[in-house]
Amino acid sequence: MTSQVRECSVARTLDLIGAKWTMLVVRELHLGSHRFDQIVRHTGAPRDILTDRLRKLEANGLVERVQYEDHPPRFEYHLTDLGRGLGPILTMLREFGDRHLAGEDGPPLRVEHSCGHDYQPVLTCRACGEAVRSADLTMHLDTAEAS
Amino acid sequence: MTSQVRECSVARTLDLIGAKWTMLVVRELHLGSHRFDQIVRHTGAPRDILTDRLRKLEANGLVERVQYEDHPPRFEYHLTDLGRGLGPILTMLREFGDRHLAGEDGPPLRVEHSCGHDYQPVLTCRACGEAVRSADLTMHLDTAEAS
DNA sequence: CGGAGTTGGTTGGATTTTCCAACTGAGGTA
DNA sequence: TACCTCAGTTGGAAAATCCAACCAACTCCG
Repeated sequence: MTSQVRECSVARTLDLIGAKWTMLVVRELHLGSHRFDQIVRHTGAPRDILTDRLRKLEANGLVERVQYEDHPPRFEYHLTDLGRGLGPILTMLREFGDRHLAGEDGPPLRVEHSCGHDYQPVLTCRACGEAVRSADLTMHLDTAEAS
Repeated sequence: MTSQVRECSVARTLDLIGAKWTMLVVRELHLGSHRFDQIVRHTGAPRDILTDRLRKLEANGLVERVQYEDHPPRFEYHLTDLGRGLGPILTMLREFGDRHLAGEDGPPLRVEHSCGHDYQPVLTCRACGEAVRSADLTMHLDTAEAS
């Protein structure tokens, strides 16, 4: 009996971004903070941990380390195309927080869509185009439900 | 100068679900595993850690502990309405994994929409209804960009 | 009746990770 | 010369995690 543990896409994604601080780093890169000290200040992450997270993000192809100065050599961090693909995850994290955990003075992070309005994300089904309510979804599992 | 750390909705959400194992537990509850031992088997989480995560999810109102047997007293865990609100986050974690980190034999986790097709999520803008590309988004920050 | 199995944990101790403050090095600025 | 910036690195304490074993209360089987 092979271990029963589900090796699904959720788990694989969390292997990349599930560690503490990682998603806050991704948020900062998304927001335009590309320098080590900026990220430290905006996230509060310990410097050594940040080094570790950036190295791992780079090793996994989500982030690029880019030299922006020669003397002394200095580097910035930028999301790759793959890393930008994390945007929707960030979006839904933000959406949940905005809806349920609003701070006193509203969300400090506003996002505007090119249509001119505040961006409030809605999940729709690619096939039918309808907005998706979780009640409309059915899960199909390979592994046996029981045991 | 107050700490510069961004206390945004992303950070607040991660405070609830950012710890290791937590999202896998939420995945299991979503998939219909409600019992302690099932969750252990399907996630691989250490039992003591799982106890901790379930207690915290309960304390934060995302999960309910429900007695399903009197003698001996036995309990199951169910998502609350608030906890079901994490569905879209799970969805986007899965989507990223499906797209970029596919396992050998395809995603073991299929989701079907009530329209009859496999559910492939698309983010749209509530205001204009269009599918959102990340290039169409503009971030507005309260905290100063510099420093 | 005795023994094994199920369920939902708890416990102790080793290991790993995190945290924090201080330090470094290469250069710029006053 | 003295101080500042930036991107880290280092050492050591503190916290979290992991693991295997244990436990309690019950059921089932023979």
